[in-house]
Amino acid sequence: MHNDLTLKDIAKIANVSVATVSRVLNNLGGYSEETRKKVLKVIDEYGYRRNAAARNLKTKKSNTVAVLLPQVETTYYITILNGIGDAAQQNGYSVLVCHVGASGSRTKEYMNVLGEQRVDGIIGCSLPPNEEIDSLMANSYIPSVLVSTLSYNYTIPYVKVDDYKAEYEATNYLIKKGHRNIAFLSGPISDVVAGMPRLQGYKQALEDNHIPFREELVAYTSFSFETGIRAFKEILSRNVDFTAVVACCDDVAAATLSVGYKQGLTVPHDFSVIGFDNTRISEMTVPPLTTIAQPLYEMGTTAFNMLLYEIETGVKPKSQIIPFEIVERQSVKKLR
Amino acid sequence: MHNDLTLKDIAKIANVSVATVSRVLNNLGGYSEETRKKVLKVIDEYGYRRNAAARNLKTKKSNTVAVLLPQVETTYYITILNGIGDAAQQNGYSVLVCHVGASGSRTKEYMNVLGEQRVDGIIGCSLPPNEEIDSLMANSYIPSVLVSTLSYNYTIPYVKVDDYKAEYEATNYLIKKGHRNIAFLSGPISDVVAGMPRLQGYKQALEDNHIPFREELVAYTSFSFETGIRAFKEILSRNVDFTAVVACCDDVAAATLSVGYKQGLTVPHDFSVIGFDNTRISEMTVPPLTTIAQPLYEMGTTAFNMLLYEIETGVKPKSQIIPFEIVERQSVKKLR
DNA sequence: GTGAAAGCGCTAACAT
DNA sequence: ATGTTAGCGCTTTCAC
Repeated sequence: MHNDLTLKDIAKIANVSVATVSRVLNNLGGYSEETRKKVLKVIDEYGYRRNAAARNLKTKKSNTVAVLLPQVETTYYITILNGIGDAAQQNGYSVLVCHVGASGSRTKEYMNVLGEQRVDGIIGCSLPPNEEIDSLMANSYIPSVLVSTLSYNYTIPYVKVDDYKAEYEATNYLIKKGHRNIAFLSGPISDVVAGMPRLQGYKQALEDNHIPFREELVAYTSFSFETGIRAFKEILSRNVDFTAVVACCDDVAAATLSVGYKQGLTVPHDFSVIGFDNTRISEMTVPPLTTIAQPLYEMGTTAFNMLLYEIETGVKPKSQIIPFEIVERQSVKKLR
Repeated sequence: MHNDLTLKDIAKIANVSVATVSRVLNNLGGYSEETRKKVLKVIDEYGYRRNAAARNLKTKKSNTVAVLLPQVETTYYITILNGIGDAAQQNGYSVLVCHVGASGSRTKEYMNVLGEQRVDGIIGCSLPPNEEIDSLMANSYIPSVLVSTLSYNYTIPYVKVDDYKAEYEATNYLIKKGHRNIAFLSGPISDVVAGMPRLQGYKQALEDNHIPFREELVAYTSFSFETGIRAFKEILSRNVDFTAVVACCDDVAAATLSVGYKQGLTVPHDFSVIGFDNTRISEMTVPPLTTIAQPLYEMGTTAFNMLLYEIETGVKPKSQIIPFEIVERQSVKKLR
């Protein structure tokens, strides 16, 4: 058992009042150097841990933020989470993680406990665009921000990359390398944040370069390796010519490598691929993937700082579009 | 603003005492069905969220557990975290994540806040074996368990695989496939949980099969892809013959694929590899990796349940050695 | 079956 | 510079 002295105990031992002990503990001033030393000495000798519950109750602040994560296994989320965690720790906040399920189905249950805990803020991390989740967050009266996703129906501030522009640039990059028959492994079109916009970016890049869009060069995935496999096989089965593929994420790009390999197609010799996200996997494949890099860690710290801003000032932060960049590795070949 | 009525408010509106409201809220019985309905109706109509801080203060329970994670980007940790999170949610617990840094250097700071928060328990997740961290946990008087690691100097219960046996079997598997010149990409020998034991398992398997151990066939990594690259290049540079390599983790196994590729060596044609962990990467490489599967998700749920047992009964749970299995994919060739 | 009241350990307003 | 005190919102013992 921990001894668990209270403020009162310390005060008694040090022969001062609880108010004084509280003052020195919180560096509020209004005490002599002498009493400060005395109090600190007692605490040091007898041991003392402040009681967060009592403090929270009184101050109506929990110094805790929650992060809502879909239950998906990619390094994507840990990198963001690392960023959030570091920023939180620097500012004296704790972070509660809530795995709301791949489709966010457990969000409602979690929102209840977050309400009871009086978390100071909520970060929704790359959640699937979903009217219900958004409304739950928006109506919780708890400061909230979104990372790597956004809400169309509610004004929840977000940090994200411009998905449309990113995929436009990815496609354009391939075109500049001499490719014209470019396949696209898309996310779900129903996904208004990373599905549709990226498809649109791809299409627009084609159009701006006077390359006709061809339906048979696109197939759909749900951003997973498995669905990537299926989608790429589908394209291959259509027997259309292509020299490059733009994939909606790194896992899907990796999938093209796998199915390509089984069919005797090697990258970038037989076709080129560009991924999206720059997750750890993109360095680890053979060949390593050229990809659109999202600054995941910074997105995490930025999200936390935006949230902190709202918590402290009460004013909703502005959303931020954060720059992406193309990191060139070895999955794209220049065509002459 | 949320209206935030208190128990007292509800009591007043419902014309009962706070005690009664508290009773119905906690299903304690001792009230008529009629009053129960009345109270619930008021709550439903006016809205009410219980205040966790007040409750925690009174009950001296936070219904929160903390997970200590090294700051490393592998799907390994998310899978365990998913398991912990699900088990926690099912039992009405929240989970706090603490990124203690790759070497655990931030553990001390975190232990302070966890003490103040009065978390009910702590799960140390695959932390580097480290006397200081262990002593911090053991002396915190907070129920603690370890996942995928253990402590030699303190009796903290753990859930893990038998690393020695697992690597013994991995090596043996290769031998049974006809390999005799087997390289080993080890973790640090200073790592007494996943470094030394795995090396020992490898050695013993060799010995039991009358294959002499050769120093020049082993190189050291710190379980990362990057150090895996370096270590495998080192082995290659020694110009010793080998037909297979056992890697201390999947990331290191993936590294052999990458350097092999650059040197024109393909797997499993030119050499075979077996990984460790069965993380997502093992399915995504070309070829996919044969590996030792740790049941990561179950290890997470088990860890939580062990912790819950100690929280509820006050008795330290027994440590558990959880079974691993070899999952065969395509990185190992049978030699005739 | 229901209520009154005492605290849990702290902060902060007020007094001195 | 320091102390007194009234709560924060809840649970729980004890009366009735």
